[in-house]
Amino acid sequence: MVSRVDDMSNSPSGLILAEPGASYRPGASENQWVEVLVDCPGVQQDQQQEQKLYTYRLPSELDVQPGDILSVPFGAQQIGAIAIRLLDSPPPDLAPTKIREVEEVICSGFFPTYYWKLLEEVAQYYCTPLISVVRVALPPGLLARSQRRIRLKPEKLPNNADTVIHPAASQILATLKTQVDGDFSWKYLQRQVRGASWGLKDLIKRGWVESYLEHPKPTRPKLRQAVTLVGYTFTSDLTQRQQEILDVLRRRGGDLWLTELLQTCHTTSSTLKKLEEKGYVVIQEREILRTSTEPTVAADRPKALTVQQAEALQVIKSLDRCAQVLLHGVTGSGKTEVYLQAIAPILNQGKSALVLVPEIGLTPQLTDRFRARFGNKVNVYHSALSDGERYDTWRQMLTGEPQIVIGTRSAVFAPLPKLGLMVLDEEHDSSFKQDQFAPTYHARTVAKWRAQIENCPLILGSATPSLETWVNVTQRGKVGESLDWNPETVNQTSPISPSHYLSLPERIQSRPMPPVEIVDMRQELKQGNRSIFSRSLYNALQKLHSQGQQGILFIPRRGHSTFVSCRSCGYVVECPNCDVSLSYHYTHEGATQLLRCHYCNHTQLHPPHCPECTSPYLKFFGSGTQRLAQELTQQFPQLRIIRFDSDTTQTKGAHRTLLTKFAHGEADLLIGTQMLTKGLDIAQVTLVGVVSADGLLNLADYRAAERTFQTLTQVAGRAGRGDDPGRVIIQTYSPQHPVIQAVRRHDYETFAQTELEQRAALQYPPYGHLILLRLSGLDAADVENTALRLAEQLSATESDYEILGPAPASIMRVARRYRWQILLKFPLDVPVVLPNLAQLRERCPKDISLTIDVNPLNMM
DNA sequence: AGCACGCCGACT
DNA sequence: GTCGGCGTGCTC
Repeated sequence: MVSRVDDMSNSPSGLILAEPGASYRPGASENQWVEVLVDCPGVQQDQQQEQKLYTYRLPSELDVQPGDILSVPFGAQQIGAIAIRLLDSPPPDLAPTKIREVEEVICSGFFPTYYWKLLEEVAQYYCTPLISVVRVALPPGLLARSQRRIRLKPEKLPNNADTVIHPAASQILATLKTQVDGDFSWKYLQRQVRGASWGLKDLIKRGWVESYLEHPKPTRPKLRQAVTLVGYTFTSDLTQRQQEILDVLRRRGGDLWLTELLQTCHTTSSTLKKLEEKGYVVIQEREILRTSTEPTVAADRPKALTVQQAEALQVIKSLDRCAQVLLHGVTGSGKTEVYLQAIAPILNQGKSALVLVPEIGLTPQLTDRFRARFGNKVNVYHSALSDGERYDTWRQMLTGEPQIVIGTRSAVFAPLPKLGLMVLDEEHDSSFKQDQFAPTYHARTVAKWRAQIENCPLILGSATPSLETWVNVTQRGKVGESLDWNPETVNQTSPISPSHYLSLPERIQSRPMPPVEIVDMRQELKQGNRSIFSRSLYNALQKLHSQGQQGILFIPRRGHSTFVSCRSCGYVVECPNCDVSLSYHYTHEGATQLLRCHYCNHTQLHPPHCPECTSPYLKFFGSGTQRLAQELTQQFPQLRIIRFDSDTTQTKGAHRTLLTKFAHGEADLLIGTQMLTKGLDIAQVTLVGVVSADGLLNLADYRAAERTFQTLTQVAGRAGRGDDPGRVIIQTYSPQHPVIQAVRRHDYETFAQTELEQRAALQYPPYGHLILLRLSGLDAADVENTALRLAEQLSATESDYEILGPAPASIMRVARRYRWQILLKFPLDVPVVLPNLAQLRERCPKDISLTIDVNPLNMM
């Protein structure tokens, strides 16, 4: 621990980071003002779509550079802000009295110029305010704001308080009393109590409660006092006690935490202060890192490579500037080993590497392999970390120490100063795209820009590459170079980065790809088999246990797969807030039966009778993981089953626990949803069963075929990774479907070719760009009318795009909001420019939200 | 986001 | 007539 800290002991903050040549001392009379970008949602763009900047005065004791994160007064509150540029005179059109002072510098000295370029590019391309991009790039809690809080004043409270006041007020009092300190955020109270503002006013007037603004407390470094031995020649001015302490300190390496030293020597801090005064030790605050404690893994050495791995590695190692590499390796071909060996020399050059993985792909298996190879040079960055852990990991990156950061989508913004290599593993995975909130960025697209800006190679790895990447790397001549590259901002000095296609067509140790058996469920039914298991799968499951092997059962879960319906009248229990049926959640025998909405999390009791016809025959249907698990226990009581889905993996570390159990052979069968398709490498798995492939195929989305191929191929790839050969059984009602056939033959190229022809014919990506405008609001007619009006306006402007819609979203109502969408389709050769964005927003009423998704993956 | 200012409906 | 709702707009 101490050595880790030593790395950062150069300055009190532990960080020395600045652009070369950047001055840290502003001139005495200049730069007394600073223009900042404030973190405030209401402050959008002005007419030119530029971000509005606010001017603040700099107190003389503050040292501020562009890019610093500040805290500034804004209206009645304190909010986070980013310094954009320094001014040596205040803006003439601004009354000097209006200018207020910067309160504090939260974090200084990072954000090199190239980093800003990246953020600006993202903001521009995804039609979103720069500050929203800054927000995803920073660890949470850095841009803090003040908060209105309400505190009970118990000493002022009469005994009969409840009897004399309004119900809202007494409800507030009751809530406040539930906590010992009687202190709540105002926002929380407003959500809890109806008519809260009314009640609060009364309570304040009576003096029973007070309302105050809590100062923002941004995440900060955790500091600890350390004692370091400095004088080695002991002279006679030391008492015996002091001498003893110095001896202990020296024996322990000359550097100890203050608390530790106090404990070991049973001394006091004043004694140590004396030693400091005499010049024998130095006591200073040092940053300690709140990094999560992962189990240590046994170190390993680089593995011998197959010929193909070695060839791929050779090419990657030869790259020293911006380049795009598609590492197309079948499942089990050893892509990870190539990453590991490609990264090793990067670290030796004193540079860092960034490894991006899908959200749920961040299973412990991959990080463990990196840790085994690179030890504590590996840092993990994702949203499951606590704010403190994320902040410290982020700060750790700024030191410039050569390291590997493994992270999910947002880690593409990891502030590694000397980036030597980026890897995007499972690059086809849709969790690299953010689609709920702005910026609706795709980490792969951002990674490409970053590779260009920082002039470093980018490896895209997958067994089932996205068609975008496939076309980009293998057919560049045909479709032009503009694909996915932002033509506005592409680096002029290296306009086209070279791309390489590297293929690993075979599994390591020449293990065969598992044979894929397609079972026609129509035939099963014809022959009288009504079970969810075909005879083939049934037999395979039977054998599984008798041969002591392990298997995986996969259900492509689609939202309403376990709906509750009345067998007498057909009534289906639906969510009161959304246009979907509620799902039945089985927890354990005898538990309260609950129904839950997958979209808004509305939860209610399972009604005993049908609300329509009072029939008691209200049963649940469908084949979710729960249903499958029950079915299995009935038919195969001897099989030990682990459910691996969003229900069972919610708690921290559940992924690891369940997978470890399975890997140790404590279960025979792992059953689950999409989660099973990613980065799961368990050698003993010999059987993979897909209960039904049809839910995937029949989605009304132009990407349905691509997603089906990827999912099925990935899950099939879990079989036969060890010494025992594997087999895959896919049950479907459409066995002749070209996608199913391509999966059976492990034939990516035919699939890609067929699918690309269709995309080209319709100018869908990768042969075109899409922009999806999503509208939502509480009033059905308002949303519809706004959508119609906006579409009309869009078609009236002269432009290159085609307008599809407006149409209601496939699930029109979610969380009480009605949703409509307009899709704009751009041909490849025109720049993707959304005209009059500001006008669009203007025409959109305030109570209707408009989000713009550039190149959406999820159309629902 | 919060807060102030300002316009309409239920009261002394 | 006023008190006080919350609808619109501003915050350097």
